[in-house]
This record gives sequence, structure tokens and C-alpha cells, in this order.
Amino acid sequence: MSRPTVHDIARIAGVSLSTVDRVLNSREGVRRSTQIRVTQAMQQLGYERNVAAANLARRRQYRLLFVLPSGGNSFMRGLEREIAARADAWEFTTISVMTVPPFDDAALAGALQDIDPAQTDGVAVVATDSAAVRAALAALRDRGVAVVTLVSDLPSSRRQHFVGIDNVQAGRTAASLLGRFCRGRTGSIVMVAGSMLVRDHAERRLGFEQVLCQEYPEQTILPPLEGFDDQEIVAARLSELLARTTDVVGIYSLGAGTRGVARAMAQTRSNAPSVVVHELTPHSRQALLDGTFDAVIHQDPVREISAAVGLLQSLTGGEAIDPDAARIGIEVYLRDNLP
Amino acid sequence: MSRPTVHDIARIAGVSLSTVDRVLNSREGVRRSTQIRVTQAMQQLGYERNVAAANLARRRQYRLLFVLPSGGNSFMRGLEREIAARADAWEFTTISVMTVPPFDDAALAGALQDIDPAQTDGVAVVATDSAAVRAALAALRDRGVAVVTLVSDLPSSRRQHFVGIDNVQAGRTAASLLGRFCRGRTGSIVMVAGSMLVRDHAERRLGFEQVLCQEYPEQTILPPLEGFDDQEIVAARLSELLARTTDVVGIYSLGAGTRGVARAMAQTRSNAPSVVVHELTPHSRQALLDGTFDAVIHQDPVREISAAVGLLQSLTGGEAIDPDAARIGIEVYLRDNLP
DNA sequence: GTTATTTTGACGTACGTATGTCATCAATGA
DNA sequence: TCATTGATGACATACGTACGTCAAAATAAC
Repeated sequence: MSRPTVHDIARIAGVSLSTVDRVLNSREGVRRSTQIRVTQAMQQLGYERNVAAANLARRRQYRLLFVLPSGGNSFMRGLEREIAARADAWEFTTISVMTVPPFDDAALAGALQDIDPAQTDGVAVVATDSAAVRAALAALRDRGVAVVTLVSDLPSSRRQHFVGIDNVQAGRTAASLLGRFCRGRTGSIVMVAGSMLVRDHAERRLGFEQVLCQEYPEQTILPPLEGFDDQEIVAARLSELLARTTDVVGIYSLGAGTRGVARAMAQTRSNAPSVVVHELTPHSRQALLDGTFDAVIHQDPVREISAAVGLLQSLTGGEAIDPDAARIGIEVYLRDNLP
Repeated sequence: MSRPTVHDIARIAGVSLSTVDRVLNSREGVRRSTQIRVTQAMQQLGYERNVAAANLARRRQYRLLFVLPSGGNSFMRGLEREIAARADAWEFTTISVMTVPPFDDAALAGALQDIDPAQTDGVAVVATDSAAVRAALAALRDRGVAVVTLVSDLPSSRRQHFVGIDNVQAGRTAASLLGRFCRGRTGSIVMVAGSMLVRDHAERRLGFEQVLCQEYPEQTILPPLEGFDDQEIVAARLSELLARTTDVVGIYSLGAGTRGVARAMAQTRSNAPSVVVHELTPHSRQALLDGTFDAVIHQDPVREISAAVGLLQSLTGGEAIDPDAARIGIEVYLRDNLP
């Protein structure tokens, strides 16, 4: 047998198509008793609405917007590329992208304010942590736009969901790896951060220090280097530090600008510290292959895009949402399991 | 503007709906010149067929069958559970599951022969490596059934695709991890295999030995233990070996039955060898959490199911297939990035 | 030129659902 | 008893595509 349709429900429940429709789409004008009868018929037949046909008839259109930081951040540019590549992979959905200067909460807040709620059903935004951004998100919600945060969260704002990895866990994972890699060698561990203004970096640092202090107390954690996701700054500061400090056994780069880490490593001829960095990019991949990096912690942009789109569709459609869908895995890459 | 439809194409190309339909579904009876005209109109408008509407009208039904080994293999049981859970996540598709005794190529070949091609459009099978199975697959293909292998491949058979991880790379990854984990300690490395009858185990061993011999020559690889994916056998043989050999620094379990590894570890009070195993299950997860295992190499069953279903749909529908879809990532889990 | 053949068009129906209009009938209150 | 309201049914149309039938037109073969 093929799947039951609304007609079958109507027949079994002894009501008309119209009534089934009223129940199905929770319109008013149905007596409680008949509503129950219809619902029971649906359960009895194991009815599932044919979403394709429903959307077809409804000719629904989801208009979604991604707001990303601009600049040379490879991960973000990769995200942007993937969004463009998959823009028409979703039925009934048009997706656009807007970029704003990185680490600039005023610019982000301004951009969010300029969004036209009449043209936009949902927004996915890589948030920086500030009151202005929180307010702009709240304003969007008030005007009926669904909002999820992407990659970097903004808790206690009115965003409806977060799509991304658990960054505390990511930091802990990095420490687990680096701690094991450095076992037998004792010395200093360097942390290269982007900016503590973005929440994900702060969280990664937290997780990293938790595990390292507790489980590998023989190592010394140096105060974090701030590189502002800029490879030039990262390369300069890290080179300087490696020249000055001779007992570095491990490096954890928790932001972007890892290309700078690779450059600094190339210059140094010290006794090869183990290196763990974030985000798989052409450069970090190369560094894995030639042995400069030992491991890369990654989040899959494609999954994140899919999750964000799915969530925004559900949110604007008022459907039930699956909390698991937003949970993105923390991926670990070595030279040999590169995709 | 909304998406262009077949009507728009007909108008622009100056032909009737019927002709557009003939071109679109590559039916015969269209002159070369008009076919080109229609194709150009499609490109000009950026037409994309509305797959939902097409399938609706076509009322296509894909009847797919998964053939898995029976028995206590946690990974396989997980696969089975996920298939059942997601069975109605696909439109126009009914999915069934059949299990056959593990490591028994005659049984598998027999089961494949019994498949009714009139009732089945596509088959995804966890293959054991034997001539009888190859022949059975070929027979299926001859009778018009699409076939993909799942988890364990059967190259040089007539299967149209393989859905799963690259098992040589998985073995290499395990060696990269274990080699780094054991750095500073020199001794023996134990490999616990299931059976060399299944191709994936053989491939993992190959990759593991490649990397370990070449990059960590200070370690001694012991001849592999065969556990037949049975935790009792694994526990017994591994306990015996650990009692006999005192310099074991690393253990790689490349099949199922890892619960037996955990049990053997619990009994031994040696100087804690590092342990890398395959497949995330409730037990291996627990072993990660309590520190018995250092890392788990995993393949995502949900992705594999999705990929298999998608491929089989494309294959039976005669559509173009995306080779990337079948490539499943080799996932690495430590205690801290468990999902 | 006629005939045979290929190419094209016109049209209808279907898929499963959404949504609207209008009529019907019962229950309610005055 | 009549008007009002609420619940329900009957029916039609639409979404974008597939697919069948039949006739008309264009082309090829003779």
C-alpha cells in the first residue's frame, strides 16, 4: 500500500476533506469531538503529510539571509562559497549573503538594523558579543524575523538557536590531543588567540586551560598571544616568542590566521613543538601534509549551513524543531584522515 | 520573480508544453534543431526542474533494501536502528532491512539470490569478500537492481558504488594517533582484528602497518590477534597476551568486539598502554570517558544511510550521481569531542 | 504530386495538499 | 418561531510536473 492521504483520513473519520484540512492546519471552526475523531484516524492510518505536495500547493517561499564577517578569514570565505554553491539546493528557498567588517559590533548592529523584515523571513548571523548586537537581534525578532546565531553564539540574546560546535569542548579536545602529543616532553605551551571579543575564542581558551591544567600539570601555559585573525600579526608575534622561549613543546592556535603559525614554524629550527590549530583550510591542510601541524580541529561549514537553513525554515513555518539538528560535531583531522 | 516553469520555457522557445516535456525527459520525436532551441531557453531562464512536483506527478516509488550482518556487532545494530528510525524520512521511498549471519559468504550470497527484482529497486549490502557474493551481485544487476556496497567494499564486483570510509586511510589515521600517543615509550603494539575475510579489516591493517613501520620504527608490531568481532574471544586472547607480554605500549582494535578490549584492559595492571579502537558505541564511549580508550575512529552511520539511499535513488532513476556523496569522513573521537 | 513518416501541438487527467466560496444543517438565544 | 451563530460539507481551483491520446502540421520518400 502507498501512504495514506487526506482523503483516506476523511473516509475513516467520516468527515469531509474540508474538516480534515481544518484540523491539519489547525484552523478554527471544528468541534472538539470531531477534531479528536480526525486526529485518531490520522494516528490509526499512520498519516504523514506529504511535505512536497504541501509546499507545492502553499507555494511558500523562505527568504533567508546569512550575515558573515568580511576580511581574509579563510573559514568565513569558505562558508560564503559553500552558501553560494548550495543556494539552490533547497526548494522554496532563496538565500542571500551579507558581509560586515570583522570584530566590529557597531557595524554588525547597523547592518542588522538595516534588514528589511518585509523582504526577509530568517537571519543566520555570526555574532560578536555586544549589547548593540543583542538589541539589533531583539528588534529583528520583534519585527517577526527568525534569528539563529552561527559559529559564535550570543547567549542571553533573543536568538532562537545556535548552530555551531561547543567551543568549550573544542578547547578541551585540543588540550587532550596536545597533552598526549607532548607526553614525555615538558615545557611551555603557547596559545594563539584571535580576539577575546568573539565568544568562541574565549570559550576555546577556557576549555583548553581546564584540561591542560588539570591533566597535564607538568606543562607551563604561557599567556595567550593575540593575533586578531591576521596572519601577519600572528607570524610576527609567534616568531618573536619562539626565538625568545626555547622550551616550547606545544602550540594551540584557536582562531584564524593559522597561516601565520605555519610561517613562524618554518622560520624556527627549534625542536619541533607539536601544533594543534582550528579550521581546515587549504593552508592548514598543506601544513598537516608536510608535518608542520599535528592536528586540526574543524567544524563542517556545509553541515552548519544545512542546519541553519533547516532551523530557519522550521522557525518561520512555525513547525516543531529538532534540537539535535543544530548540534555540529567537533571534527579532528590528522594528515591521514583528510577529506 | 519566482522560479521559471516549463510554461516559461515553452513560451520563450516558441514550442508547446509537450515538446518541452519531450526534451526534458529525453523522449524521442524531437528534431535536433528544436531540441537545441528548448535547451537554450532552459539555460537562458536558468530553469531547474521542481523535483518535488516532478516526483509527485510521477508518483515514483523507490523500494530499497539494506542487507546487514546479524549478530552482536554494535555498529551494525546501530545501523539497523538508524535505518528503522529514518525509514520514512525520505519521500517516495520504502526501506526494508534484511540480516544474514556474519562472516558467512554462502549465506549472504543465498540471501542476495532470493531478492525479488520485481519488488526491489535497489540494494545496499555490507559485503563479505567472496566469489559467490560477487556472482550474486552480478545477477542482481542483470535483473535491473541497483547495487551499492556499504561499510565494507567489494571492488571488481559489479556494485555501482561504495558507501563508506577509506579503510586504508582509517588504519593510517589510527597509526598516526597511536604513534604520537606512544612517543617516548618503546615497546610492542598489538593489533586486534575481526576477520581478514572482510575487506575493511584487511585494509585497516594495511594502512596501520604502513604508517607505523615507516614513521615509528622503534615500535614492534606483534602479529594480529583474530577476535571474530566477538567480545568473549577478544577478551580472552588479549588478556592472555597482555599477561605474557609486558612491554605492550599500544593497542589498535580494528574490528568490532571492542568491549572485549575494555574488559581485558580492566584486568591487566600493566603500565597503561594507549588504546585506539574503531566505532563509537555505548561501550566504547564509556571507555573513552573513563580513560580506558584514548581515541575512537568512527564512521557516521546516519551519513552512510543517507548516502546509500541518495545514491540508490539516483541510480534507479537514471540521474547523474555526485561521487562526493558517497565519501564518508573518518571521524576521530576523544573523550572531549564526543557527540 | 501523393503517400508515408516524423515532428509538433492541443488538451485532459493525475499526483497530494492548500485554500477559497458557498450552501447546508443543527444548536442557540431571544 | 425566527434570526443568529457555529460546524460541516460540496465543490472548484491552484501549485509544477508527468504522461497519455489524438490530430495537425511539417518533412521525407516515392
